[in-house]
Amino acid sequence: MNVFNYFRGVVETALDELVAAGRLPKGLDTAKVTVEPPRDPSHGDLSTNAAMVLAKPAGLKPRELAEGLAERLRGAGSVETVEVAGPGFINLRLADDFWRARVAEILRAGLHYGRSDLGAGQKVNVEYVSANPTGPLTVGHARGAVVGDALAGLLEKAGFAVAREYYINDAGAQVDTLARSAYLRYREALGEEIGEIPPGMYPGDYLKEVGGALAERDGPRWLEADETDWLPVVRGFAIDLLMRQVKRDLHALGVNQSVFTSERSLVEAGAVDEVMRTLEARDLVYIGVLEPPKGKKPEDWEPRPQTLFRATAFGDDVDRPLRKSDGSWTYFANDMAYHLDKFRRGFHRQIDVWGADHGGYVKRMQAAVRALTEEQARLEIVLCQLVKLSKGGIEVKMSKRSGSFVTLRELIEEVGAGVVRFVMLTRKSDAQLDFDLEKVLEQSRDNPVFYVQYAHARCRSVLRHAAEAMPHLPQGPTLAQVGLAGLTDSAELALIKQMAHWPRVVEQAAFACEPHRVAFYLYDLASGFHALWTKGKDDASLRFLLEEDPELTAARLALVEAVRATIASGLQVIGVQPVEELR
RNA sequence: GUCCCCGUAGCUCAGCCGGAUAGAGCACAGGAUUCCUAAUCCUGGGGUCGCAGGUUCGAAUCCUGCCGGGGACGCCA
Repeated sequence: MNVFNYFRGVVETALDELVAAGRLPKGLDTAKVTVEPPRDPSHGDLSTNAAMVLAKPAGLKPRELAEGLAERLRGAGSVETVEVAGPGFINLRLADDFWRARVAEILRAGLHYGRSDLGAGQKVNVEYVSANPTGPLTVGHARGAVVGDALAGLLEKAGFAVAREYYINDAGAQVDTLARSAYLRYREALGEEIGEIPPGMYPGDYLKEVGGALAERDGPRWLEADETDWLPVVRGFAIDLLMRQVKRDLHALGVNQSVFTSERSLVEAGAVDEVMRTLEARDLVYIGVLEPPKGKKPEDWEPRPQTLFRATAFGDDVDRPLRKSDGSWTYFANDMAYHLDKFRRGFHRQIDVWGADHGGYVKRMQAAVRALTEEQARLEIVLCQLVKLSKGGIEVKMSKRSGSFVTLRELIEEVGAGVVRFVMLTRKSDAQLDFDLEKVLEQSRDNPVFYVQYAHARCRSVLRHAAEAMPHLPQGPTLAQVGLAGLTDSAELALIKQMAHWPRVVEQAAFACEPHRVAFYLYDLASGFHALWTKGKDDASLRFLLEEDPELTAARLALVEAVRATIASGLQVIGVQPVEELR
């Protein structure tokens, strides 16, 4: 149950009653009415702005409306007290039994706790990583991979039907360069002395494996061949091999996209031609000359007629080229085809996760989707800022040219997939993130991964001790049946209320496409649990395990298991495995 | 020149489809350990929410302008 949504319904009902009684006019728009937890807990459990929002359209004073509404709410189930405060807030305090019932509910739901039907099964496509298949994934790709995957998990939790996709950029000049670079390594593998890798080629050692594998499969047959003959073969071979490694590395991070769409096969299947026909039919393509870009001018700029998409008709700043001067399609034209393809597959809502350096392409791609789908599809874009890698406070320099970049695989081997995933979500995605290889392994409150995992491990520890010391007590799911009336301490109730926020966090984070909120919520929940734990140090009557009071102990075990389940539910959303103990 | 993102405590950052006295961690000062893991917890000081206007019953949050930092700007992907 989402407590806040539930009581919003209660407020709506009370408003309807006031309308029926002639104390409010009919047809009021209640869209802006909210029921939220007040920032200050002393104001109560729930707070609504209904009276302030509706006062003006109803022609009443806020306090006056609030009093009338409060009167109705006093009769509602589980409501203990109702107070009107400040400019017209209505603060509700709920019965302790209502909150205790949440514990049983959480235990029944287990890992599913927090699931929402906000999405109502609507199809959403989340596309992320989509790195060029020209080398291994690096730390730079890790953030997009985690943010995209966690967002997908979050939307699933919120009731959307999510598809996770990867767009393979296997067309264009970069993969030709890859082919030529791999061909050098192929000759090298067959005993040729290739010397320095020429500028403009990919220098990385990882291509030796590609060259070696090709030599093994095909032998020397391409040595004397023309480039036009060997290039497509080498290119296809290299892309296949590198994509296998990309998938392997993503798998190690717990990222497993179900659809991989090849740019090249889309183009070869004529998808771009279809885009052109669609645009031409709507008069959205023309031949024109663009203004030179202001600021930094390319040295070889010259005005030139081009095939342009009328992007300005859909909110972009300038019209965008679709064809290169050699007649081939621009990347943008191909990408339009891909997004149209997603629409054809039934995705009216699409989310792309991009690096912040692609920020300049947001408007044009959104314009393209609007144009191609006649406004039936919506494209949202989540931008991810850079990750600054350091070790013990000293920056780790990364340069692709010198080959001294840290690969995703190395990162996972060094700190573990769970740590990588959690830490990548400790900042909102459009803010720069510092990733310190030493700090993320530290066992202190300063390290959120540890802090949250420690809370989970502590819950497990209590439950293990209970099973040993008081084996006759219920364990696991049967805890949902125990009497909870013994949970009366303010810290216990506060923790339950915190857990009751989880369904709300899921909905709000999903609505905002901000998976980092899950990590922040888990940190807060862990903090609440650690606080309760230590309270039992000061006051022995608050300890979880009391051998002389099995009934109360059972209630507290239920609470501990609920905390554990909520943490596990949150970690599952962001794809992190909860730990049983810390060593 | 145009567009996008950012500017909140000494430091790192939450909070932003408007809501009551703006939060957390670190750092700093003090305190809690026969105990279910002190790997934790509690208390305290610390703020012109970049600046100036506007909308509103109410603005860190929305709008406009400016200042400062970053990024992008025809045939790279």
